[in-house]
Amino acid sequence: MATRTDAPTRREQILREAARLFAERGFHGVGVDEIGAAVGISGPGLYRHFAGKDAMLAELLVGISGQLLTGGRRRVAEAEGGAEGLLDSLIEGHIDFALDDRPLITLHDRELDRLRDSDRKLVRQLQRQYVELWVEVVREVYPELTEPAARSAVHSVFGLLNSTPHLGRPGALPGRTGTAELLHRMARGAFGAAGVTPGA
Amino acid sequence: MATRTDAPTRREQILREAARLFAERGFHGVGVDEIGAAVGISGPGLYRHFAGKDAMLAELLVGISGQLLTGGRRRVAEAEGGAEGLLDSLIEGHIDFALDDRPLITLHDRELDRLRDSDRKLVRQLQRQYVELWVEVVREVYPELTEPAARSAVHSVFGLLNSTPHLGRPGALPGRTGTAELLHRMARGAFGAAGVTPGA
DNA sequence: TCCACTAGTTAATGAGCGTTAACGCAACTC
DNA sequence: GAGTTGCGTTAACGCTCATTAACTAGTGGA
Repeated sequence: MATRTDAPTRREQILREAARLFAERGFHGVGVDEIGAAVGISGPGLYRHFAGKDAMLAELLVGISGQLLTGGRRRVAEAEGGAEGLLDSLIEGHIDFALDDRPLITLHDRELDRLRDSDRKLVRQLQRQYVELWVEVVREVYPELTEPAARSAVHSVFGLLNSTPHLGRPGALPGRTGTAELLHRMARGAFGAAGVTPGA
Repeated sequence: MATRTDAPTRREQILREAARLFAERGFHGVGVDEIGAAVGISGPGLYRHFAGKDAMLAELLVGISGQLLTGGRRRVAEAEGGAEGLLDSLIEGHIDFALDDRPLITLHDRELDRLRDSDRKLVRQLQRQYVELWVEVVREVYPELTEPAARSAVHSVFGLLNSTPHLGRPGALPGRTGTAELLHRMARGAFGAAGVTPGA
C-alpha cells in the first residue's frame, strides 16, 4: 500500500503515455518509438517492460473496465440511503473517471477490436457487468422502465457522460466542478425522461 | 436528380463498404485489398476511382459533416412553429442519421485526425457550424442556459444520440421507432435538466 | 475499321514498423 | 572483486501495405 504515493514506476509512466498517444492518434497510428520517446527511452527498450505493443493496449483496456466495475461495486456496497442516492453516486463516479482520465475513456470504446480474443472477451464481460449493475439501480429508481429500455438508456447516458473529450480542451466551460454538475443534471434528466411512457 | 434512385455507382459502392470497414476495424486496420474485395474488384483497382486511401476517408468525413449541416439548415429554414418544434425537428433528424448510418456516425469522431490539414479544417468548420446552429435553437428554448453551458449540453446530447452503435446490434431493443422515441425523450430530458440552475 | 477511353488485372517497389539480436553498463550481492 | 541482474542502447530482420508500372479487354463513336 506504500506504492500509492510513490513516484510512478516505469510501467506506469509507459501506460500513461501510451494511453494518451493511443487516444490521440489511434492504436495503429502510434509507433513504439514514439511511446518510448514519450518516457525518455527509445523504441525497443519498452520490451523490457511489456511483451509487445498489444500487451500495453490490453493492460490499459482491462484496467479501465476493471476500475469502473470495481468502483461501481464499491459504491453499491457503501450505499447508505436508497437507490436514488446510489444512482447519484454511480453517476458521480463515472463523471470523475471521464473527467480525470479522458484518454482512457476515449480508448475504452475505440480500440476494443484490436485485442486478442481472450482479452476482448474479458473486457466485454467486465463492461457488461458494469452495465448490468447500473441497469439494476436505474430500474429501482425508475420502475416504469422495462429492462431493455433501461439498458438502452444506460448505454445512452454513458455516451453522454463520455462526451467529455469533445468538450473544449482548456476552459471555455464552467470549470471542472461546473462541468461535472452539468453532466450530472443532464444524466438524471435523461433517465427521468426515459421513464415517461410516450403513449400516456 | 435522376441519380437518386439509380443503381449505386462504383464510387458509391466503394464509399459505403469503406465506411463499414473503417468503422469496424479503424482506418489503419483496413487494407486497400480488403476494400477492393468488398466491392468485387481487387486492390489497386480502387485507384481508378480515388486518389488514394486517404481520399476515401476525406470524402466520407466531409460528406457526413456536410450532410448533417445541410439537413440542419433545411430544418431551420422549413421551421413553422416556434423554437420548440424546431428543436424536436433537429433531434429527429440527428437520430435518423445516427440510426441509419451507424458506421458513418462511428467514423465521424473516431478518425478525424487521419486527414490532411486542409480536409480536417474543413470538417471541423462544418462540425462547428452544425453545433452553433443547435446552440442557437437550444438557447431559444432554454433561455436560462449560458452560451458555454448550452454548447457543452449540445456536445453531450450528441454523445447521447451517437451512442446507437453501442446499443445491441439486432433487436433486443424496442425496435427502430421505439429506440428513436426513447432517444428523443432522453435528449429533451437532458436539455431540460441542463437548464435548471443548481443553486436555485 | 481504327482509335481512344474506361476499368480492370498482376507484378514490382519502397517505406514504415514491430520485433529480435547483440551488446554495454551500472548496482547489488556473496 | 567476480558474477548476476535490471535496464538501456543500436543494428538488423521480415512482414505488411499503400502506391505505381505495365499490360489487357471491352466499348462506343468518327
